[in-house]
Amino acid sequence: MLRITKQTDYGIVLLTHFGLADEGQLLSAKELAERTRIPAPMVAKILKILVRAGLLDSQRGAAGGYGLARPARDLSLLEMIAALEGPVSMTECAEMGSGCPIEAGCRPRVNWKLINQVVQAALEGITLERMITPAPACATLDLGLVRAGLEAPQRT
Amino acid sequence: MLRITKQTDYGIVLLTHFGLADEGQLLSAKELAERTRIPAPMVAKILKILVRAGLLDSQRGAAGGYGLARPARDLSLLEMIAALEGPVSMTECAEMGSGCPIEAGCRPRVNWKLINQVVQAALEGITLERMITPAPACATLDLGLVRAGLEAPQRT
DNA sequence: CGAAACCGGACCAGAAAAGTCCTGAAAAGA
DNA sequence: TCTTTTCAGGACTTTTCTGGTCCGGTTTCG
Ligand code: SF4
Ligand code: SF4
Repeated sequence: MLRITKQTDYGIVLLTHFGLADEGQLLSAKELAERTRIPAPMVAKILKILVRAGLLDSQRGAAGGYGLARPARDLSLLEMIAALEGPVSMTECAEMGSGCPIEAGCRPRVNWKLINQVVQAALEGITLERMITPAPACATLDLGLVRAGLEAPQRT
Repeated sequence: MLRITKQTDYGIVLLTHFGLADEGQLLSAKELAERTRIPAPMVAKILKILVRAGLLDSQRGAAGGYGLARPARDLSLLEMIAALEGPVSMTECAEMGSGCPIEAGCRPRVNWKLINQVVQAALEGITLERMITPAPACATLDLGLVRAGLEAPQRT
């Protein structure tokens, strides 16, 4: 679990197709639906969300379609997810002035904020551009270093 | 979004109380419910899950209760979340032989597996023991290093 | 025995998520 | 101009999951 929604998942798949296409080329909803096999109405819905979030530009009318608002290397996974399903935060307290009924006597609360930062940093470090590459650029990402960053404070 | 469920959240809060208590001391469901202000039936439900997952031991009968099955330093956040809401995986494909209707022509698929590993590594690095400390031990965790681990492959 | 506690699972109401559909408005081209 | 394409904006339905409750049964202690 801890899943992204299907909508988000689809949205990211769609975005990769823009990254793959020639820069500036417009892709229509119908076209995307055919390529990705995602149900057409869903594609339309998601693209609209992406436009409103500012990740895509749209051009209406015949021969219209959608295109990336920014180059693929400037688009982080964190932004994509945030656009498609709201800001990333693992607990409801970490985000806003809570509303959590417990809150008092909740020890982990303070730490959740930190954990969120780690997750967000991880997602922010992945760009659409890297998402497009089959794997190697991503495959070598240094898990050891990531772990070291987490364990550092315990060492000294 | 990308939230853990409330059940998971509560479960972790409960676990912290065990970490705080004297080692070997048994806490009853009722007692926990009072301390945490979590609805009692919920507490009971969650504790049962935790026992079945092997994170807690239980002792029935009068004067019975629950206790940690392992020391707090050997219990990672990853395990807690997995126990409470299933294995951590951000996409449905990353985990098992999918069932995802798209799959073909899905570029990001291969990369999601890596991203999952990063998230898992991050969650695995946080122990219940650290979760209990008010903040400082966690507050200094090296975000810079985490980012470095992610960006490493792009540098060389 | 009887009270205290866990065990197992059924159950429900409400909230999201997934997916569909319809009416309109712009743009391009015949 | 008029038609076609394609996006914009919602409303809507269906399905699934969550949060939360409840109960009958079993173990253990006093
Ligand atoms: S205050 Fe504690 S219980 Fe409430 S949402 Fe935050 S971490 Fe969870
Ligand atoms: S195969 Fe692609 S679309 Fe399907 S779950 Fe995996 S990432 Fe998402």
